[in-house]
Amino acid sequence: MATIREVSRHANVSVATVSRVVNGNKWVAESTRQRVLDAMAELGYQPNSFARSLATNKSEMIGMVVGDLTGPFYGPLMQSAELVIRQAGKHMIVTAGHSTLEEERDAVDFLLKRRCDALILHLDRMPDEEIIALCDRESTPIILENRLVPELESCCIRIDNEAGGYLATRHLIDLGHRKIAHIAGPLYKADARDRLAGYRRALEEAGIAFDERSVVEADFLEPGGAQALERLWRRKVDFSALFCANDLMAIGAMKHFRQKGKAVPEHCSIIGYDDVLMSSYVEPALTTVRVPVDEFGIQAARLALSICDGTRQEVQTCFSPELIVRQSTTSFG
Amino acid sequence: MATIREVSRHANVSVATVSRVVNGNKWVAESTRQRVLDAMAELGYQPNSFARSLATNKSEMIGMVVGDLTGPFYGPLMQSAELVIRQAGKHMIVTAGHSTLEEERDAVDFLLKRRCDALILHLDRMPDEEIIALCDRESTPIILENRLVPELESCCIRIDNEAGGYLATRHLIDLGHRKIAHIAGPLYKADARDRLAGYRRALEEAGIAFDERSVVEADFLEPGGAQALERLWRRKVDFSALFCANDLMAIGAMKHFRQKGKAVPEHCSIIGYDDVLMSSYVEPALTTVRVPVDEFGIQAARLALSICDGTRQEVQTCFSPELIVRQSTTSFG
DNA sequence: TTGTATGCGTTATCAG
DNA sequence: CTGATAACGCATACAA
Repeated sequence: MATIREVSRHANVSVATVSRVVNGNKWVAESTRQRVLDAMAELGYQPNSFARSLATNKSEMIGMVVGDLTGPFYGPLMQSAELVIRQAGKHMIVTAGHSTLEEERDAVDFLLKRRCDALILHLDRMPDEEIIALCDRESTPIILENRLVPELESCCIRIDNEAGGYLATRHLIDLGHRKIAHIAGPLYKADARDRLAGYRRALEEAGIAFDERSVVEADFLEPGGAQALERLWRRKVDFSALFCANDLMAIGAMKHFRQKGKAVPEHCSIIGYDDVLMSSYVEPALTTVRVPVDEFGIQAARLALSICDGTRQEVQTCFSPELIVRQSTTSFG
Repeated sequence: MATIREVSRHANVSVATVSRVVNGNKWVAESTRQRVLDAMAELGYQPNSFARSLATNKSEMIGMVVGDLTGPFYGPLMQSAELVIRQAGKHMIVTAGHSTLEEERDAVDFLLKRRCDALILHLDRMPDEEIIALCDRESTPIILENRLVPELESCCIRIDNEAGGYLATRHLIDLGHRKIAHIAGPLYKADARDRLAGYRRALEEAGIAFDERSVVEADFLEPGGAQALERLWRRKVDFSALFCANDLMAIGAMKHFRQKGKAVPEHCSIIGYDDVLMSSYVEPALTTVRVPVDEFGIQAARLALSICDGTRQEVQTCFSPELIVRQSTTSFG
């Protein structure tokens, strides 16, 4: 692989000049520039990004950690973020935290060591204090995705999950339901806690007593939804509507209902959360709360980019969820 | 950010010694090692990966280009590949080609410039010759994912799509169907061509004449499936079974059938390809051909890794598809 | 077992 | 406009 020095010899100029044409510096005569360009082409010269980054202390890449490299949430998130990063002439480098503290640390470490110009982090397990310490310690700009750390509010791109939980529950209440159960996500995740809080607020506001027994914690996965439903039944709680903290669990619960010969929504209304692709395919199509995932990725990337180049332009940092009414919910009675 | 020199001063040793303990070289006294470790901890030392890579000419990372950062195929592919790469102590860096020649080139370029130790490429648009030239030109080991370039066979991890097309069509024939239409994928993709070839072979083998009019090319997307079906109808081709080159189009076609008041599989049997997650959720659940995506990612990563460290261990390079029979196909008549 | 010196490929700062 | 040359942070051959 040709180096800048070989090019310089080939073109009969100094390395400095070659560097100038590579970087589009205007202080170089057109004739020399052409000569250098030719030499570069002839030798198939590719600048070494390590050397460049070592010298400039910039990597031209934005790091991103997501929970998983797959799935209906993270996929579109990465996709949309990459689009705007690429448009800015930079590149994105993703790594997965797998909802494990250790892996999350490892992922962040990797990106930091790689000297990314900025980091977009979707962290499930890392506690607030650790994140704050991280931001204090490192000079790399950090964006927090889908999470609110009060001390770092201006770096947080998130959705109002409490409002989403409220919206979902309120929809059921508006349909006349009074006995509403909730399958929560894993409560170590802020999303899950916030949605639960929204559920409680809606109930209280409607003068319905909150009952601990009507809430069961599950894992955001489909089989978990069915199991959770089973637990509700075993507890003998009586409910005509069910708010699931995400679509996967809602689908799991719905399937379980039908397996037991009970119709949805006739026997029980079900509402999910996320509006993943599948939700419009299942039968009955799932009523749910839509999260603007694409916008999420776009804004996070914009924010990161703008911090990098100094122009800390304003971006929307808190998104509102939206109710998507389909066939899995119906009025009570 | 502390450098190796600061650490060396802090620990009263030379930079060489610090380098040794960082890299786990055994030729260093336990007491010195401890002193260095302490100094590192105290200064929060993080080796600069650029400098390291510049010196070693290795990046400890494997590059991967996929079509998209999202979706039921690429998601699991990235996921499984990352797992084994990470287990090997390296890291994966992904970039998307978006089925565009320009972006594919750009993606490969980026990874090459980043001096990845090896590349795993899923290229839709780049022609064989260009790939061959690439492999000749670059010294970086390259693995071709989901594609067979005859000249580079030993670097290709792929599935036998021809066999898959045959399997699907054969299933319909075994059910008694004789009039079988096919919605193909975009024929610039080898997958699509191979599946079509399998379809033809199955027909021929069963003594059924191949009819051009029964085949329509579409785009591997859901609306495309419906449109393609519409075209078949307009052509007035008569068929009792339909083989779609992927699940998305099959689902689109199925929905369209039902919209027009025709039942699946009673009126027409439909079989897809890929076995994406959604296929088991739609109604009727889709009969399809499963591609072992996870294995795909795993083996590609293994192959890449083994080439990097010289031990070019044997890995499975050609996978066989598997028929998954569900409710969307039934016997003729 | 430890230290010295050099090279890795660029960028950037000065002089010319 | 162009050329020397000193960083950049680390690995490594060679000395000690």
